[in-house]
Amino acid sequence: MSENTARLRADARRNREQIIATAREVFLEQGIHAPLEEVARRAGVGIATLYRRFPDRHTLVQQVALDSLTLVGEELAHATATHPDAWGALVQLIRRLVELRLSVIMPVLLPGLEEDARGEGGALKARRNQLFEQMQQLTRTAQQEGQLRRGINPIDIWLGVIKLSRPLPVIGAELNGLIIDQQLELFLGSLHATALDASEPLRRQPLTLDELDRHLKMAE
Amino acid sequence: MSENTARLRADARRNREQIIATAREVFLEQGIHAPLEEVARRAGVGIATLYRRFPDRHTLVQQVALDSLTLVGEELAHATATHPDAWGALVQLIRRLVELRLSVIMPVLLPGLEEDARGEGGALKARRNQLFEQMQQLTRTAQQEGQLRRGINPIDIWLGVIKLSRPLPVIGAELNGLIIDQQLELFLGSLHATALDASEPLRRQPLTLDELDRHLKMAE
DNA sequence: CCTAAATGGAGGATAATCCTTCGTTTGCTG
DNA sequence: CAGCAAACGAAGGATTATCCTCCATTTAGG
Repeated sequence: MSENTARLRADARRNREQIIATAREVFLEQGIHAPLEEVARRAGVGIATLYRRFPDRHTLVQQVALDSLTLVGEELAHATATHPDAWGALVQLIRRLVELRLSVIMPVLLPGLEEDARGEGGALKARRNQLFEQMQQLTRTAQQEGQLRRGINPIDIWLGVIKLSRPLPVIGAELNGLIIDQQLELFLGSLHATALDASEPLRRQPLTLDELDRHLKMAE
Repeated sequence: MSENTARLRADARRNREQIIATAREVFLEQGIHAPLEEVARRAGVGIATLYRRFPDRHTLVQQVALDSLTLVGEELAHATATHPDAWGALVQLIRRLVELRLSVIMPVLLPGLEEDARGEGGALKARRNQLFEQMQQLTRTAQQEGQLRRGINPIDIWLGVIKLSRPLPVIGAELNGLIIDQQLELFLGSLHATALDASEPLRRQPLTLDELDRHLKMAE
C-alpha cells in the first residue's frame, strides 16, 4: 500500500491525504458510520475519488487510524524533545492529544486489530504497541521523578484522553471545547502526585450554570 | 401531562414506564437518533403503542429526561440519608449515577431546555435547577469537611459523570464497563482533597494491554 | 502536445426508518 | 361476568438516507 501511495500522481496523493484528514474530523464528530459523501464533500473532492482510493469504509477507517497513530508518535517525540522532565513532556503530550482530538478513532481502531494482524502484516498493531512502549517509558520516568502518581499506566492515560476528547452529541463544538478544557484540568490533577489539599483550589475559571445555558441558547 | 398519566389504564401505564426505561438504555447506547422500533421491541411493546404514547421522538426524549432527573433526585436523597458525611454521600452518589448510566441523556436534555421553558411551564429546567442547588449544598459541605477539593462545583461533577458514563462505540458493553470502572477511580481521585503523593498508588487493579486485546477479540 | 491517470457528479439500487391503518385483545366498571 | 371503551401489535406503504458505479471531462507530467 505504501508503495502504491508513492506512485500516485501528485494531485492524487494530495487528495488522498486531504480525505484522510477530513475523515478523521468527520469520524470524530459523527462516528465511523458517518456518510462518506460528507467526508468527500468537506474534503473538496468528488465521491468517486474517495471510493477509488478507499474501496470500502473499512479501508478508510484503517488508514485514518494508521495516520493518527503516526501523528501521535510525532507529538510524543516532539514533547520529549522540548521538555527536560518526563512529567512536563507527558502533560504537553496529553494537552496536545486532546487538542487535536486525535484519540477518537482509537476505539474504532481497536476491533480492527485482529484482522489487521492477518491482513497487512499487523502494521497497525505493531505501531500501537511501539507507541505504548514509548509511553510506558515516559510514565515510568515521570513516576521516578515523583511527579506522576503511582499506579497509573499508559492505558489509563490513553483511555482518559479518548473519553475527554469525545464530544458530547447535540451540543455544539464550542461548548464541547469549553467542557473538554474544564475536564482536562481535572484529569491532569488526578494524574499528578504532588500533594494537594483543600486549601489549594484548582487553577481555572469554573463553568457556571448560566454560562452553560447561554451557550445552549446560542447553539439553538 | 401528569394528570393524563394518572388516568391511563393500568397496562398502559406499565407500558409507558417500560418504554421510558428502555428508551433510556437505548439512547445511552446509540444516541437519541436510535430507531424507535428498537426501543419498542426491547420494551416488549408494539411500535404503535410507542407512537400512541409519544407522538414524536422529541416528546419521548423529553420524558426520558424528566424521568432521569427524578431518578437522580432520588439517588441524591438516598445517598445523603445513608451517609453522615457529605463526602461519603457524594462519592456514593457519583458511583451510583455512573452505575445507572443516568447522565447520558443529559446533554440531549439541555438543548430542549429553552422550549421546555415555554412549552410545559419549564418543568424540566426547574427540576434541573433544583437538583443543582441540592448538589451545591452537598459539595459545599464536603469542602467544609476538607474532603472535596476546592474549586470544584456541581457542574464539574455532572459533566465528569456524563463523560465517564458515555460508552465508547464499537467495543462491547463489557469492556466499556471495565473502562468506566477504571476511569471512575481516577475521577474520584481528582476530586479528593486529601494529600496524595507518589508513594501512595491508586488502589485498583490496572488494565493491561493484553487484557484489552482479549476483550476485543471476544467481542469480535 | 499527447496520453494515461485522475476527476466529479448524476442517478439507480438498496436499506433503514418512519408512522399509519386496522383487526384483535384486554382491563375495568357496572 | 358481561360488554364496551381503551389499548394493543404487526404489517406494510411512504419517505428518506446512503451506497457506489458509470462515463464524459479535465489535468498532470513526460
